[in-house]
Amino acid sequence: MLDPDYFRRPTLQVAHDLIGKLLVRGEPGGYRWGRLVELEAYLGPDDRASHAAHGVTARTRVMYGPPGRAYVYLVYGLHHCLNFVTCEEGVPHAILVRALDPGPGVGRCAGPGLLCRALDVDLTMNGSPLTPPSLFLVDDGVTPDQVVQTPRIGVAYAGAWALRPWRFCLPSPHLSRPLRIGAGAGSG
DNA sequence: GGCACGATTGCT
DNA sequence: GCAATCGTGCCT
Repeated sequence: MLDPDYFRRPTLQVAHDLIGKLLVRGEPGGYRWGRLVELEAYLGPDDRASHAAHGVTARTRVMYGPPGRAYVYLVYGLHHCLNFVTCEEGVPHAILVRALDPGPGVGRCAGPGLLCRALDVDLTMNGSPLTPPSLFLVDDGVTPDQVVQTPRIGVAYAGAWALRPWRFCLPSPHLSRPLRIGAGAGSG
């Protein structure tokens, strides 16, 4: 399992390193999981695409807390989105989980809303530590061939910040949006 | 108290 | 292309 201190590092480094790790959801019925193939880093408060761009509010309070916790919010009144809080306490950084390669019996996870539906993640998990048994991360030793970075999805309102290549992907048929040839730079 | 809009998704 | 649907942030 990835220790909470794993998240207490520079956010872009954490996002890169998390690609390929397993996200595990534990419930009374058993465990379900998927492999992280698409993540986005949000580096508030300077990052205009971040919810923390307007400082501490009731919603963003979790991002200002200790790293290694879940930040869950509702978008469009319909869908939940799951984030991991990163960096030092007091720095409102977070990593949005956008897609998983689904494990056994797990439904479609190509998109932040679908993923939360597939793993039964909702607002009740906001602020929860990323530790067993409910929600945690595991390194199964499988190293990604490459990590591709592209601009983030759905943040055009953020102006120049929308152009930052802070979406991290492992090439997969389960991405929320396909990678375009020539987009981003491979590494790792 | 009221209003505009959103880190999305699925149907036309 | 667009409706669904409601919490949040910001204004009065």
